Amino acid sequence: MEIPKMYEPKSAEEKWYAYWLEKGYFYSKPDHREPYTVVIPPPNVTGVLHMGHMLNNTIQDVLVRRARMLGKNACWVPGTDHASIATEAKVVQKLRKEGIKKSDLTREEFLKHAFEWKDKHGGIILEQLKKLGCSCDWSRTSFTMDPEYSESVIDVFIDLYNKGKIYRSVRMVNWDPEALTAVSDEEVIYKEVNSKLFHVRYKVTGSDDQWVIIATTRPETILGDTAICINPKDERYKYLHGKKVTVPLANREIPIILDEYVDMEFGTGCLKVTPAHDTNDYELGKKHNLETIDIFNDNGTLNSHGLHYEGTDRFEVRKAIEKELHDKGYLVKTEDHINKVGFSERTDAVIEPKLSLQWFVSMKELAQPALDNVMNGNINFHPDKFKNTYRHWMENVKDWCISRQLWWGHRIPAYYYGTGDNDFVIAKTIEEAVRLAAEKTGKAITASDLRQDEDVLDTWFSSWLWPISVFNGLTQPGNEEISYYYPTNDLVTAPEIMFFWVARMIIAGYEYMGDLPFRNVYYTGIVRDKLGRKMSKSLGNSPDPIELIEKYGADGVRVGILISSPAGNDLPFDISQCEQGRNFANKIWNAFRLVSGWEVAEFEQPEYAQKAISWFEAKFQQQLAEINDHFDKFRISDALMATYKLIWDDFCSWYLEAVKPGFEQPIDKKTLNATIAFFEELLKLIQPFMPFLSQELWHAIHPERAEDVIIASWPESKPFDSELIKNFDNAAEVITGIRNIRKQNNIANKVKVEMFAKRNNENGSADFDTVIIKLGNLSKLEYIKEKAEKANMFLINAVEYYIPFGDNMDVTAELEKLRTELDYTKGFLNAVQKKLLNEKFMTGAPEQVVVMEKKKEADALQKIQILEEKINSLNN
RNA sequence: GGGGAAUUAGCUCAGCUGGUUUAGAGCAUCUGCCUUACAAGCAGAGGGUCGGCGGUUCGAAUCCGUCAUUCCCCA
Repeated sequence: MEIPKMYEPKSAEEKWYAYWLEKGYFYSKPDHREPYTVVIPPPNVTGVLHMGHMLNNTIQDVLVRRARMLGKNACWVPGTDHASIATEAKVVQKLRKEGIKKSDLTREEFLKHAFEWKDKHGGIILEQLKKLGCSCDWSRTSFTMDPEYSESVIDVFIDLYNKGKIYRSVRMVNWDPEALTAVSDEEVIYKEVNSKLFHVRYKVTGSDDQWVIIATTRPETILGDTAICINPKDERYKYLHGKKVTVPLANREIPIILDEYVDMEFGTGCLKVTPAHDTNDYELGKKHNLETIDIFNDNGTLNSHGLHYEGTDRFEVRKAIEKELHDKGYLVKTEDHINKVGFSERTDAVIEPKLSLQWFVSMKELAQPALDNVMNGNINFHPDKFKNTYRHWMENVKDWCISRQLWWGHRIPAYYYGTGDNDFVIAKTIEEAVRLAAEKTGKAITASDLRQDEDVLDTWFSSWLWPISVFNGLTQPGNEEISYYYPTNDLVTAPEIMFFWVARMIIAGYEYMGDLPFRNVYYTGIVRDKLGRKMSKSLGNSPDPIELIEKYGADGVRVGILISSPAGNDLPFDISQCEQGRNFANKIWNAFRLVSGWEVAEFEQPEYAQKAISWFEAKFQQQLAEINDHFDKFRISDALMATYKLIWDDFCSWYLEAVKPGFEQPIDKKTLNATIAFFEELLKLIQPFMPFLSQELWHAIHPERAEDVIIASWPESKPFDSELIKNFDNAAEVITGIRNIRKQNNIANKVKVEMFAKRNNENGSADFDTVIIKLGNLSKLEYIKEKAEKANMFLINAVEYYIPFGDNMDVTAELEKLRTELDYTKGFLNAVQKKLLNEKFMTGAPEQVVVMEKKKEADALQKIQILEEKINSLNN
């Protein structure tokens, strides 16, 4: 059968993925083997695959596939999270297109729509992961709003409340006026924007014409001002101490307070204080017992405190109030100013700091074990440097606002029976709430007297339970699965969610399992484009992963994305890397074409083949040790590169060329078998990176074989002869020397040449001479005692190699080459001798180092002598 | 403003606790080859005063200081 010249990934991918599923290779259940567990960082249920997911999931698949071959019970749990804000926004948008307003729906009706949307459009991303070849156990696909998962979220809320770790409080939160919800600090993106600094004057009470000028970027908040603050050290304003001023337009009198918080350099050095609308001002307000005037409605329009601006949007008001202040003589000047403004990650609305009653988790105590166990190395971060960032955050951890003013999510199990701040009970069911409320109040209470909290929990309040709840570890404590799979092994994720998610999973792990959730956290970098910009949908600079797969094959893309992706460093992605991956796949494919085309005949194994086999055995072992070491240290791209070079350079360029029979010549059986065995071992090594190609070739080698490469045993490490490798390297240098001389003198590769060698010490090994003869295409290799005349020379490890030249040798070029080498060697000798003449070196350096330097000197001297002799002979 | 990390070939990175060469790899570049597995290939070559300056040391890409630049996190 004719094998095509190019590897065609598409058909292989469809065929083999379906085959793996059918064989149940990804399926895991607890057994006697050691478990290897990975939980996927659940992508947003609304999400589609982007380059970041590609990187992240390729790494996970590589780890999982290798673990499977190492004989572990590999379990990779896939799933999605419900992404409150993003999903609700999507559903609201979809309904709006259909002419339905959210406000016209009941909560139940809305959720029905949302679940319909989720069933129809959610989880596209999981299907896309299959195209990439991900070996997830799909029977375990989890969703953070699955019934049992949801139960565990509510249980945890109740438990933490009962432990006093959850409280309700008025706090300054990041308010998204578009989504009408609080968002977490982590969901606010600060961007630099061009704005204006407005200088506004406030009249000092009791003066005729004395004014205080403040500078603000938000003049509309003047209506909420409750103080002016100056630095007590500020000499310019000493005369204001104890005075009051009148707020323009509002005509309210407010005090001038003193606080060192004020930066004397910024603006005018006078700060207007609006405790309801600025986090820092809020703190000042608390400290100085200021009044708090909230001037905004939830949707960002002004309320009755906004006077005649009531009902107008905050940005409209900013324009209008500028004019009014100007017209009434309060606006002194405006200047251009660049400041950072927070935007909602989800809706891109400008975040409004807002005081509101929210639910919080008190973090300090919960965080302690999570901090300790990362710092002491029970949980390892790769790369290690992220421990610093982690510690900094955990030591300054703030309480976690977990309520969101949305419907899509886990509804807070708080039931209110009155209007007071404390008139509620926390219960899993309405029945229990009735009972608890009756107990608490001492009154008869029925279900209709109770009103459940309208808000849902932050999505991260469910995903922090992910490594536990995907195994129902909270609802069925101690069940077989959680006991077997937990703690999980490795988590692969992006550093940007270290606090959102990783830290909180660790907290939940210690709080609820009394143990770490995973042993290793591998942080991937950000995928960037050529210009260094983060790849994102909004910039449109990201290639479509599925198109990439179609173009280069899943294996090609996997290799392309991993080949230059060191842990924790950003990945500057370029299509050319996928090309490299595709080319690599093709290289392996063609190596197979070569081997599969060999005819076997009965004859004695040639010596060169036997030597090459013994070398490659050693080389394979040497590289296997290195590859294993890279994997153990989570240096995935190094492991790939080492595998790549082993296959391309060592196996294809050296080994196959060495054993390859002449054109249309047969091969002996021993060599063929050894070669196929090597090929299979290499397919095993590449399987985690290129699962489709390796399966295809593995199958092609032995179509009838029952065991597939995906579950084959990872190659066994054995001791190897490093002397053999050294001698081969030496032979390879000789071959390169021959090729160089051919090239310099335009001697075609197919023309046989003869070569003479003169040894000058005992170093040379003749182990691979037969390989040299074959790959150098020599008619003979003869050892001689004297220098050869009329010959090109090269020098390797003090062995002189001579290839006699015909009449047309370029003596000048040969001399040039020899002189360059001589100069280099002399320079080198000089550096070595400088050390040896340094008395302090001779006395200070360890003996081993001195011995080594002396050997370098001797070698260099000998080399110089040989080169000089040769130059002289050519000159004559 | 506070904290952290980084700076090695055109690009992306190795280089572990200072001493095997006058610093390596992949890609890219250049040269020569359609050599009978592969031009998505083969065989070669060039390219870096290891960000600057100072210090410690017999010896520094490697340790210390300082400056510069970049990035990240927090405010």
